[in-house]
Amino acid sequence: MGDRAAKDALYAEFAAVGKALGSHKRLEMLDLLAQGPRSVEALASAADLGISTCSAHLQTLREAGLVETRRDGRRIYYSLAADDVAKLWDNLRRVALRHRPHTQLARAAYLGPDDTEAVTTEALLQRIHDGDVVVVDVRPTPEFAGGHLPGAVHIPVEELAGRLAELPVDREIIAYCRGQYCVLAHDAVRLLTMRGYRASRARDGALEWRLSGLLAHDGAA
Amino acid sequence: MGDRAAKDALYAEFAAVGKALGSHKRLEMLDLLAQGPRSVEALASAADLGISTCSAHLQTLREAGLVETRRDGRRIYYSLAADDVAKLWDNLRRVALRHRPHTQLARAAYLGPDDTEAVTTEALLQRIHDGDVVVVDVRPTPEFAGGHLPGAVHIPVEELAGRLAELPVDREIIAYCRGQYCVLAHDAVRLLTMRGYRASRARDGALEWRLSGLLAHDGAA
DNA sequence: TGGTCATTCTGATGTTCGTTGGAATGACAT
DNA sequence: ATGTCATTCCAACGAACATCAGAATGACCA
Repeated sequence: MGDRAAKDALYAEFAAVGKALGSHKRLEMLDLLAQGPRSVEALASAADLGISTCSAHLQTLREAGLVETRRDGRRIYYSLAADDVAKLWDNLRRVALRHRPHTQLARAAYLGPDDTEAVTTEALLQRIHDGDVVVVDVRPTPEFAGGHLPGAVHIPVEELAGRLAELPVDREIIAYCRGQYCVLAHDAVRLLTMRGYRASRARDGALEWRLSGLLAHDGAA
Repeated sequence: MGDRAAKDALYAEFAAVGKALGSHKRLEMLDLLAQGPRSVEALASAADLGISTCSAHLQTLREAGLVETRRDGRRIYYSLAADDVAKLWDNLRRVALRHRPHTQLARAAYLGPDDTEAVTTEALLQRIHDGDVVVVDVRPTPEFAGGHLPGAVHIPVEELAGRLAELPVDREIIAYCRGQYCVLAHDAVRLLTMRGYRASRARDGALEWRLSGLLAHDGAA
């Protein structure tokens, strides 16, 4: 014990996890999986990958211990191995954003100008408690079903334009989505503001809240 | 905004950090740097690397935003960019150990059989408060100077055999080192036990305690 | 039992990465 | 200025990786 070969072997084990985090496509898949289980095909189309490439990436993630599989009928569903993987992913993004100026630029380019002030989770909970806001979850239906903020109204972004009547004009609307790096809430707030609603965006989202146990389930997982 | 190219660019930014974590040598260097600044030469010999290879790895880490440089005389000292990098490293190890059986085996092979029960930080603090233990920091001198547990006695492992007289036979001795994956405290406890002392090992170490603000400094950083 | 379909495996190709010795840089000291 | 010394840059090699189309697998279902 204590010898070089054993030390290299141990660190190579840690590096196997690091390597799995070293591809933008794998990270994108990880981020999707943080919202709930997905089939290979669903992941491939969401991440803009060929089926076999996607499968290969999933093998890498599986060997790294980051994801698990479950068979349902003739489909195989991948999901995160545990919440600590989501935490690791969150951690990675935090470090990248904090220490890499390029990352901040890329974030702005993807999410659009940060015109509306984002509402912190602390402030959001306070205002829900005070009852002066309507909270809207703008993610796709299966993700909402997989866990959402108690009391949130569910309107997927694609349906938002057609369901504006469901929202009050006189109260402030706070939209949230997958997390800090998801476009959905940004898009929703832009749309709502344009139509004359008072809307703002939650800074955090499902990923962050799952890690702090703030999400409620709908029965079916 | 919201288009594929921008999304790819953002995730490529995150992946740049992941890639930096995808080499066992870089992780080893990161672990050393978590204990304090080091010159290129020091890192190269500690990690068993050629100078130019080591320098290349350091460039990778620097571009990923994980480390920073400081010039002192004709030497360049590298150090972690911030504590959140150490946290990320800690997180990575936790995930690897939890989800990869191979990693657990490699850990056992490197650290040796886990014969002595490790003392948790909570229990350690309690027993320090009760005053019934002697705490020994067995890391090299510069690392001790860079921060250590208040009240700890400092005896580097290499000097331990020759300085046994400084330790009491009638009280329990608890040794700690860099962290959960460091051999030093394991070695120290084996030596002490063999010589008839009552000794055990702290489960955590400097890395973990730095993250929770438990370390005291010596004046000179 | 044989067909179907989602997924994985197999090569093959272009790209990136790790490692190396030796040359270039650039701060310091005389 | 000139020499010294730590570090970085350079060029080149082999190894590992991402991607893709197509073949193989193997669980489901009629």
